[in-house]
Amino acid sequence: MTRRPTHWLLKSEPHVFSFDDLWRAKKRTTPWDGVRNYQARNFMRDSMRAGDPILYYHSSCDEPGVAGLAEVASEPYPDALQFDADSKYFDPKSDPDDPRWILVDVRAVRKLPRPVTLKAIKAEPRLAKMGVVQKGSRLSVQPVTAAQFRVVLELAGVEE
DNA sequence: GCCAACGTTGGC
DNA sequence: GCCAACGTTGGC
Repeated sequence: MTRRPTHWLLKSEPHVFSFDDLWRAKKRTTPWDGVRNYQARNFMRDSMRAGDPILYYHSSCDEPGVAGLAEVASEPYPDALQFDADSKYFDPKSDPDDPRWILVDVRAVRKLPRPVTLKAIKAEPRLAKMGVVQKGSRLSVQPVTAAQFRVVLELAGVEE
């Protein structure tokens, strides 16, 4: 029996939208819009459910790594930007009756006592199979196992 | 800024 | 359906 993944890692470029930006957002929540990759969309549409825990990962910055904890804050629903002609994420080929791009809301849950850098992840044998350390992995929405999630919390100094 | 790895597009 | 060209990602 295949069970759906329940733990996640989301990438964001901090100079575009950092964990602190999410923390300061209204209700600490934002729609995870602008994802235009089918694999990432499929995870949001088919597997993510409200309450799933998320590692919020900063990429393309001085110190890449997990910057905070978040959670899925809605069920999946269509990304409004795909129908906004003024948005860079406008998709003229998306049919309003059958939207192509589906997202979930994301809510910041807690800051970490210390961030878990990519360097630290690479140095931790128990995280050798995490997506972010696989060569060429560019997926911005990806599952992590519950065990990997726990190890990251441990490295972050989170007491359970 | 470089560049390898990857995804998407479009001609055929 | 193939695959070259192109655009993007993301660590370094």
